[in-house]
Amino acid sequence: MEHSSLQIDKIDSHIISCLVAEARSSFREIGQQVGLSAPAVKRRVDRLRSDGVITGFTARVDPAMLGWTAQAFVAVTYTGNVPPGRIRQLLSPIPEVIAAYTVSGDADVLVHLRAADMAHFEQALERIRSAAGVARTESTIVLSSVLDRQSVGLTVAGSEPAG
Amino acid sequence: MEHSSLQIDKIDSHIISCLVAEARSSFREIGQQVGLSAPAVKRRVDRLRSDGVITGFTARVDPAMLGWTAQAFVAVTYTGNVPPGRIRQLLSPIPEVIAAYTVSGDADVLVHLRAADMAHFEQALERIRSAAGVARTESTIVLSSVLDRQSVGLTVAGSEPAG
DNA sequence: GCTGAAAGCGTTCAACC
DNA sequence: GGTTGAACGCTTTCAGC
Repeated sequence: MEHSSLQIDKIDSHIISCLVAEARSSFREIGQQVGLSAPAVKRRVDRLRSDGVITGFTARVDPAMLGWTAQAFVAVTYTGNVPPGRIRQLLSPIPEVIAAYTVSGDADVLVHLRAADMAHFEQALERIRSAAGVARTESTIVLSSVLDRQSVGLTVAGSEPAG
Repeated sequence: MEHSSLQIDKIDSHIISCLVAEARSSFREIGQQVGLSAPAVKRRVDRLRSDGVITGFTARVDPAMLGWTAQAFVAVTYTGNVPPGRIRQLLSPIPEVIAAYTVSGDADVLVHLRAADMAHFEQALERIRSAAGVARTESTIVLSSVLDRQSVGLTVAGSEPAG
């Protein structure tokens, strides 16, 4: 895991902020904000993409607007050792799984689920529980989302985040 | 919470998928995929934005590449009743807080944190704990991210998600 | 609500500093 | 690394259906 050995300067960081805030901005528009010409911005963005710093551009969608009103975190405990690759294989086909993390503590994996409603959630939970090797699950139902900025706010560590 | 009383047809859904997958696509390009002209796509995207279905466009960034290698979920329990608005007020100024949810169960709030390293995480945790009314916190350290597709995969509930 | 055309921009690349 | 300039394609608006 030897990441971040790349050199990302202040201008790169500023460009990333612009794109995180508004991914469809033109290069010219970003250039005006960071003090560069459009081709210079494009060249930097191309480099940031090929280096894997920027992994893509996506539309933010309100899940509730699409009918996905339920949300939960499920701590899954497996019997014996289950490698991360196997966990991905088990959870990846389940569309209700938004994210999953291996974690410290009693459980092995923390799964972030989204569903249309509680009935749909129960169905997705059963699908997780039915996999071979699942010892137990503990669900924490989300009542409301208080804050959600995902990667927004991240800058190059050491420059500002400690604020 | 009376959402989703809007009419989102199959073409809207397809356009959303296109934009979630690749937010910088041209309207013309999307039009080719969904069988519409560029102006028709633009009109639909404008409508989806003003209806709040699409909340924005953002760049996906690899936090590890920016030096943010640590990640944790912190369950916070408050003494007495703390309304969601107050929780937002307390957590919003902390840049390490990626997301926060009010939850069922023992704790009141589940906080998703990102930090450069463990020392930085400890510092952010202390900032959360130092707020008035915090009775206790329980941290679950993320060892690795097994899956992360955020909103990717969401469609209109009832059409495909149960798959 | 869609299409088609036209004017104005944005993107992209080569050439150069 | 950066800029400029030109070709090409995209965006956006509006008339027409």
